[in-house]
Amino acid sequence: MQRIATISDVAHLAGVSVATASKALNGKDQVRAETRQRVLEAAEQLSFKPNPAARSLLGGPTRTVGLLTSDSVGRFGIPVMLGAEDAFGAGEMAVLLCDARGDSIREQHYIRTLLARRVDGIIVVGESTDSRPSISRDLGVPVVYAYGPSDDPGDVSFVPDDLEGSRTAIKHLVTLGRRRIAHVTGLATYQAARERAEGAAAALADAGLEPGPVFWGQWSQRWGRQAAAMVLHADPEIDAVFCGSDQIAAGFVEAARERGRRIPEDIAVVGYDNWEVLAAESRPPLTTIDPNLEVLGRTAAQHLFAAIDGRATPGVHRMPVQLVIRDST
Amino acid sequence: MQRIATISDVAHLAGVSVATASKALNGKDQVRAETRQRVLEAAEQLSFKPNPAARSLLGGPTRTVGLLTSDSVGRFGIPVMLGAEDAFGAGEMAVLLCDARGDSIREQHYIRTLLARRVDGIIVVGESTDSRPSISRDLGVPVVYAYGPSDDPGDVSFVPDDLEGSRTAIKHLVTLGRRRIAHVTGLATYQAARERAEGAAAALADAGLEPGPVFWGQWSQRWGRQAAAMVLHADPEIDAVFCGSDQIAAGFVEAARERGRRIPEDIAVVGYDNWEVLAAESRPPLTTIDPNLEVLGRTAAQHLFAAIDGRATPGVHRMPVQLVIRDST
DNA sequence: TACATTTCCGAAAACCTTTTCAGTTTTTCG
DNA sequence: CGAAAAACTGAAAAGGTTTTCGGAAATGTA
Repeated sequence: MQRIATISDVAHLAGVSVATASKALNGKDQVRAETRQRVLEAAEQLSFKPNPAARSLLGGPTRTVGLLTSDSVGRFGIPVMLGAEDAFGAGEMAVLLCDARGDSIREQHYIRTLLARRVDGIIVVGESTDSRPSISRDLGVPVVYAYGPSDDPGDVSFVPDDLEGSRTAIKHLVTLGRRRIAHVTGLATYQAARERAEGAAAALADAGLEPGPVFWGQWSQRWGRQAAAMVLHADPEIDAVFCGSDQIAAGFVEAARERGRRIPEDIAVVGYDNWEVLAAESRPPLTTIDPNLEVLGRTAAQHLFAAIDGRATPGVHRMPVQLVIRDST
Repeated sequence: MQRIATISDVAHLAGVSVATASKALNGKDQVRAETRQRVLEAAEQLSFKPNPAARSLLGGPTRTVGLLTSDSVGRFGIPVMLGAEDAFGAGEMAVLLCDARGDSIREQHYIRTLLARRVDGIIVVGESTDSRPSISRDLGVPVVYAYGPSDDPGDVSFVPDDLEGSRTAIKHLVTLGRRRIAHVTGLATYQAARERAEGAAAALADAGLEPGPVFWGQWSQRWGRQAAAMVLHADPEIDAVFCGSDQIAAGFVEAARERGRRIPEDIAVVGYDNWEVLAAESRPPLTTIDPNLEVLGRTAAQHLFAAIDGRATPGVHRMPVQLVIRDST
């Protein structure tokens, strides 16, 4: 492996000065076309890449962004992260990964490290849709929040539109002719649970239907199974269930099937999250709401670009979600 | 937000020259203890952090490593990645994240980008334990492979010890008194499937038992269910099944239960991977082999450190895995 | 006191790129 | 052809840090 070429090697090979070489390579218009060509060829030949350290020393952008995640479990944060990385990586941005493990001391440490490295911006990925403390104040670089929004409405946040998602789910069930629709979901301490319940209630009202029973519990398959017993016992008229997550839905259909209910003939079931390993492998495969997390991450990254360019878009942006129809409805 | 402090600010505040300040901060022994103290206090007061760009411009290390993943699905690569990030982040290393999406063109592009940024080393995270083409040749920086080993035995690779893992699983079943043990696993094109089958066969031989039937299929719950029918039909004497993944095991126990078999009384089941959402939520919860992916990632990162220091440890290192006992055995 | 050592400090160079500004060459126009 | 304008080129500086090396101060020795 040979020494890495610098711009003066290029200039020398092309027979021009360093300054001219720089201008040629950066598309400045103070250099003759023919000279530029020579420089570009020399650069190609030496496979020259400018040293980012020297570049950023000049005070220009570092073309580096920080990706700060708090998602110890990884189910939601990671697709967002990959979507963001995708959007950045396609350009010439580099992504510095920091996993704070939900520890605010670590988070502070990472923020200082990122600032010391002069990142152009930071994207903060939450582990739930609950809002989190803002880190943007006095930071000096733009910040975008993905999945978990900032508690400061002046910040830029992107969250999946759970209200719309649950409306879509209920509408789908209503279209199929279901009239008595229960909702089984997770802990009410989660914003996601509250919003999904709220959206479901609103959609039922829109359709002129009575609000169905709502069962709050855990985000687990176990709770889905327990809830199945409760739901079937509580009201035999129920012909559809909207579940707050695919885990709950998977548990529900399993237990309901064991009790002799046919899915979807007797009871139609809609899940949430489109967690492939559960939704597609369940029996029957689950109709569910896909929160499009990669798109969300990618969008957040694009808006961070914009913010770096000074075109910030404050507020909490609700990103569209998608109904994925499988065999449970 | 105030201007970021430079070392000359620190030097000025401490009443010394820039050179002395640098030496004091970096623990060089050419500075009086009292002077050093003054400098350190000044640095603290200004919350000075050295500019990494300026530092690496000198040709020293950039304290940056690349993390190159090809794991589009994320099940295995991501814990490894987080483990690695953990080991790096605890020090003062920064991690540049690159997700090549299994595309070798993208991979090449990222490698060039990482080299241009003068990373001190690269860690390559595979998406399966199958070996992958080496990228180390003529790269100029050390590379460590995690999960998916390099095809060049001169490289440094870390993989979970599937041979030992499957031996452990079988030994566990034998200890419980099971004598007729089937193996249901994924596609034989996967190294993981082959090694797990091999380890299982060896352990059976060690225990003086006949080799049990082996069923090759997919890595899916569906295949686990199908296999249950085949296993139960093929040999009613079978009293235990070792599955090549938790997905398969989850499908197997579900289907076996439906056919009236009690787990673990009639048939004991061991899974593989300790994928919490499946293994812990299955009925009954699955005994399984945990490949300790975060530890693997952390270890790989530590060895990358060593390699950067010139103390490389070539070869494919098999990392210990762990038996997690739940209710299916 | 004179000299030799040791200890400590600071000036300056080096790392690589971009940008500014002044100087030089070429072109255009009368 | 001569002069003005335009086009092009290169020297130098800046950015923050580390390192080297020479010099100054303090200490030890004769």
